[in-house]
Amino acid sequence: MSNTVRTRFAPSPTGYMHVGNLRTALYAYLLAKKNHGSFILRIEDTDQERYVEGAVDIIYNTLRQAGLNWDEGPDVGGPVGPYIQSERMGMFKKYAEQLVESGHAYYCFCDKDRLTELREIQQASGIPPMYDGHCRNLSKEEVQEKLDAGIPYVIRQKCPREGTTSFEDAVFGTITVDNSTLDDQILIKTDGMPTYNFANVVDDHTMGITHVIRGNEYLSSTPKYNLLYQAFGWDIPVYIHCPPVMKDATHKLSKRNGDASFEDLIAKGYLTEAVVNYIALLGWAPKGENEIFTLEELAQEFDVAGISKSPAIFDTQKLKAINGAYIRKLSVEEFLEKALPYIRQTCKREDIDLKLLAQMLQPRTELFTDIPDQVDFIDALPDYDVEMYRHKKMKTNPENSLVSLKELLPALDAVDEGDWNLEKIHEVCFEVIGKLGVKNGVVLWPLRTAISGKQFTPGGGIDLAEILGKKETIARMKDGIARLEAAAGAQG
RNA sequence: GCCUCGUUAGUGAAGUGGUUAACACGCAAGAUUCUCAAUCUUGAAGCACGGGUUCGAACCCCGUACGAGGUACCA
Repeated sequence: MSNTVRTRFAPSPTGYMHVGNLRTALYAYLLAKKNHGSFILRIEDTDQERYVEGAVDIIYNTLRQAGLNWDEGPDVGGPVGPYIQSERMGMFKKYAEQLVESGHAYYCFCDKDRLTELREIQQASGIPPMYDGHCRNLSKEEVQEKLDAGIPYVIRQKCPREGTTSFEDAVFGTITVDNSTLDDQILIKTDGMPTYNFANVVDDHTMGITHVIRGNEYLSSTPKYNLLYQAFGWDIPVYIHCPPVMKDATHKLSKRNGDASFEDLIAKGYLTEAVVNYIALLGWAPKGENEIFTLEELAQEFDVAGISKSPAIFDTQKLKAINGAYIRKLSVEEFLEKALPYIRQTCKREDIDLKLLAQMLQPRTELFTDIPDQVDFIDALPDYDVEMYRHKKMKTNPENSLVSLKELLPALDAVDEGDWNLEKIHEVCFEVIGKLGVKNGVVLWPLRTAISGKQFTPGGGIDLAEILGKKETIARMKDGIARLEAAAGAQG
């Protein structure tokens, strides 16, 4: 008996991991790490009908990618294995029979038809539907008789009928229920397999789990869990029930009709660190005012006292903002490495200064998937309207833009191909600005417009000219002049 | 229906009987800049409702409304 904290994440392999699941795993991981304890992964696959091929790998991959490495689990082993519930099947029935012996459980031979009928009658008369205890007090002889006759049976928990049961939850406080509302739930199914609820209790105990972190959909069955722990004489773990993560005010997040799975978010251009950071904040608040944390920092900061009682709505805007913050923290090299595939989606040109491009892109990127649209003008000048030259704040219009471009063109054309760099272009542009005696924007806005053909660009005219190179810059300026002249001709 | 839980700005939230009710995202305005971003400054916006208890309530109690979860031989 050690006092080390042991937490577990116990998913069912029934599909993808959505962020709500991942958050539960994250909290379990953080709590263990904060206390220098162990984080255990257990696969709960007692329901063969819902088993989805490949789901276990998704669980492994997601947790690993998020950095939630488990200390014990199916693949890494550990002292209290096996860590796959279906491989532990032998033990559960024994425990259930032990409960029958001690009077905390009983054999039930009711078939499904009777139970369905019972439920219908109860519902029709407005009584809460629950098992009526038909087999609750069968004598030993009666039970043996039916057993010998080979009648299928289940084992049910015998809950007290009177009094109340209370338990403590670290998030929700003390919760008390009337025992009369507790159903005699099934522990062992007809097929001899344990139900989730029973397997969970036995597994958590035999694996030495000290803190049970799970969604609050289990809040109302917790009293029955505790009755089980008490019947066995086992220590009750600390319960930490987490509120759900919502898609909107009334709907839980679900990957069915959305995109809430971790892998989708990564595919959409989010950084894993940002996603992990964000979901930590969904339903939990750190003590101080900072909210950007690495996984290690989270493990330090984490405190169950900060877990909220009410559901949290998944907010893509905030996730994006956090993602942007993480992107800005990257070095230019790291940023470029991650951004390059996205740049290459629309910008195939090989002869550009990628580092310079990365520098311009980095503060303007919240999501990597924003990038292709931002750099698509590099390969080919988009078609655009001359009205784009009109900008109130820049004090430009098609007319004075034409003047500026005509003045700038020969000046830039005179620059040696080998001298084509930021400093030089800057120098030439400002000479022209000085010569014309106009505001900077009057020359630079037309330049930017002519060579990008876009309303918004990641960088100003000088930056873009450098990126594009002399040849392309000159060609696009000529194109711009032609467009402006054509428009002027058409008008006058 | 019954049981349990929840409700602080649009969103995430701090707050545990006396505060100008933090902070972050978003929004608006301004500064800055050759656009857009980034950055900095400022602003608008909130205790679900009704009763108590108290000198005093976002905080305690009761009720109402709304919402969620549970009520399976699913997990």
